[in-house]
Amino acid sequence: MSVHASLDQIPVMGGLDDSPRGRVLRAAAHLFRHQGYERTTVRDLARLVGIQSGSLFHHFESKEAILVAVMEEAIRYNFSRIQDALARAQTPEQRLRALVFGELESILGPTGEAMAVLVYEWNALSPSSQQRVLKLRDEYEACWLGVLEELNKTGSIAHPPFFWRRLLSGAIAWTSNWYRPGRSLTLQGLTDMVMAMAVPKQDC
Amino acid sequence: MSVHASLDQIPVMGGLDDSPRGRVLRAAAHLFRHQGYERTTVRDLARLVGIQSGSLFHHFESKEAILVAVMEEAIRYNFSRIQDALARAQTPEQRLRALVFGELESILGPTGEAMAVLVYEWNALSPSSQQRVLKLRDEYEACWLGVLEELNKTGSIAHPPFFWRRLLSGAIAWTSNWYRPGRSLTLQGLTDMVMAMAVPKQDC
Amino acid sequence: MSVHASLDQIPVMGGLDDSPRGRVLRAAAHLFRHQGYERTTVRDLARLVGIQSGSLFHHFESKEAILVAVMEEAIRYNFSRIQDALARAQTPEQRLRALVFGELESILGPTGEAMAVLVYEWNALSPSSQQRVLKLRDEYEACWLGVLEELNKTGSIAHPPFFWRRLLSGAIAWTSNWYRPGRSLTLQGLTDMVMAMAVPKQDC
Amino acid sequence: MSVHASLDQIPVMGGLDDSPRGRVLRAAAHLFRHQGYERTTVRDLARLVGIQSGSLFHHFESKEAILVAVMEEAIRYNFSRIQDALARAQTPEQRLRALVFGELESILGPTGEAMAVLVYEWNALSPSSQQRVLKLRDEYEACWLGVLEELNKTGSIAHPPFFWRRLLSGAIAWTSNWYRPGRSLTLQGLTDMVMAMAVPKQDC
DNA sequence: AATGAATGAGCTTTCATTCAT
DNA sequence: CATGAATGAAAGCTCATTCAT
Repeated sequence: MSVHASLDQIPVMGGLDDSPRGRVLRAAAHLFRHQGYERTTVRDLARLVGIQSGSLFHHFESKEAILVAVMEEAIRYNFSRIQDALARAQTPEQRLRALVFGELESILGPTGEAMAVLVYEWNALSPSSQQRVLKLRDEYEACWLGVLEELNKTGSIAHPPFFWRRLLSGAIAWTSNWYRPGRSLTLQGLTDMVMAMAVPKQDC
Repeated sequence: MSVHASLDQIPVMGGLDDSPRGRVLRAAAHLFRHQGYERTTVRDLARLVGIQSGSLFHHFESKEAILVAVMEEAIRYNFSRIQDALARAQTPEQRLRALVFGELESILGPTGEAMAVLVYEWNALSPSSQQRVLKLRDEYEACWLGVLEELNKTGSIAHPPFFWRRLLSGAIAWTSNWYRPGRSLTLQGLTDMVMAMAVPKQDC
Repeated sequence: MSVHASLDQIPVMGGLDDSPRGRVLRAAAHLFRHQGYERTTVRDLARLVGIQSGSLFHHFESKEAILVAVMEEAIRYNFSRIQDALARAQTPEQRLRALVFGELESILGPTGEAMAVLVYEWNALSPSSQQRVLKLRDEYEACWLGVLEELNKTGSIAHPPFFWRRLLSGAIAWTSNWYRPGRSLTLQGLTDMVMAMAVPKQDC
Repeated sequence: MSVHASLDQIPVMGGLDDSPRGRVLRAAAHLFRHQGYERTTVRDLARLVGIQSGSLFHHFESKEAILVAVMEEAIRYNFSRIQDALARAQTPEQRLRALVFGELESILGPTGEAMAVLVYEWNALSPSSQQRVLKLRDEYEACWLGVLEELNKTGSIAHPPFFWRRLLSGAIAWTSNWYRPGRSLTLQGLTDMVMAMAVPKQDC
């Protein structure tokens, strides 16, 4: 939760190697998450990476490009992971669980900082960058909608999938603000709770 | 969703009169919400209020003091409204509905922008300001916990109230990003949906 | 030496009554001396006087006018006191002593703060204000020169009166930075020391 | 005496090379002396140096840091020069003359502006900066006291060295306000005059 | 006379970005 | 590729002065 002084203490963000580019993105996700994008200077970022601020601009066109890359990398990496899991699931409810678990993992695991940046620094993006990122996001949301519609048809979910997804989305995203792993609640337990919200069991 | 050019187009934020102070806070809630705190300059703010930037500092000590005031005003106003509603409710479930509806109103009604600022600009606050605002928030959260514990004891809620509240909190807070009034979904309808998440009906 | 919070703790500056004007000048001498003219705001000044900052401008045209008044008042008051003492002195050496003692009094007594302001804030004055104050100063300096020339002619002073005066002037002015009354050194003792510098006794 | 428009017209301050840092300090000494510290803007300073105002902050942390550096540089440079001269002097009286001449040189020579800033802008320093500079000053004053005590013991000086030094200090410091080189009075002649004050000859 | 909100120019400082080395 | 000095626009904030009350 606190801001670290060395990159080594920051979890290796999923899918990012130790290339300069990867190191910058990891540091950026961390700082943007904990200090905010505007309050993070390129000097802060360079210091954490261990280079000079001018050198950042050999790897990225601008500070905003770094923000965009953090967001895109996070979406892409998690989307592909979740698609794999989806492919392995066999029932609609298993698919929903895969989505819930996958989204929780993306938010609470190694890509958590990047995902939080995606939420909290959304309007630091220029309109055109928002467009770019939105495209990726829409693909991903379409998955959710597909699964929820299946469940809606079978009667497991009573409410309009679009709205229901958004409520769940909020519940899941917010976990980054309170959930701490290694406590009484495991990621599986948390998934159970969210599933209990998503698909109320009417077991009589 | 877009940023307005005149204060008159901004909803009168609950509890704020037309005094200079009130006008500044309304404008600030609007701009901080849509541009972010850091990207809003005191000149932007002054322009929207219709005064000179220097004049802001007759009413507030600093830009951050404005942010704090926006947050505190919103919490205080909504908390008192919700306490009134709570007092009128008679069953635990009615009390929960009062909380859910009240929180949705605070987020989607006239204080919505201020409430979003509370969420999204939290770490623009200095540590000491966070402390101050946290105190107010804690009082409010205690209400929720009390009601959820009642429902937990009667068996209406199966999961630990503390975690359950946080999931609901996220689901509700997120509505500011997608719910638009006057569409197919009314505030009451939305409340029904959140209640369906919060207290799964096991009617068989 | 420290900056006071109430006018009552500041010595009544010679010649200034308790009129608003007098109160302002006393407060100004104090603050300008200890904080500097530029670092003293009109609000600081008003607070110490016990009025609002806008009200200062009913008594003085501008902040600089207050500075000028502090200086002029100090010169005028001390000049007339010193002229009286000069008139009572009968030998050239007595006259010199009157000048030395009078100047030390002006710097170390109730008008000390104002006199220090005269020295240290000289180039806070606009050129035209410098002219005005310089005129008063020149009259006063003419007295000194007259007396020193007398002593030069009698052989008591070997060096050119003009230069000699300037060296003495510096020695005396500087006492405001180190002399504290009520210690081992009285004002008379200090006068003796300065006289020893001014008129080296060749008693064999 | 007037404020110059180009750095080339300002005497090279002792010990300062043509590095950016040195150029800033020379310009600062000049402007702080003639306009006062508060009335000198960083833009004034940057313009005289020939850089942009933002660039100043690559070399110094703040405007005050520039003021401190001007003072420290002046003290250090002159102190070492004076210590060298002291080492070459053989009698107490020669040592005093070395001190007087050295101090006059520091005030009237290339470091004169910086030395005047040291006197006139003393309370523009924050308390902690005053502490820092005071430490250097104290070392220097200890030299003076040592020499004056020698002379006091031999009877050349009748008055307490501590007080005597302060009177001399004022007389010497003040020369910056009236002495102009190249006139009828040389620096050696001025030194003679100050020595005549400091050690009255009782030649009978 | 006194008030105190408002002004608006100007202050120091910050910072993403550039570019000669 | 990396550096780090330099840029210059823009930020938050200050403050002497004005003026309707």
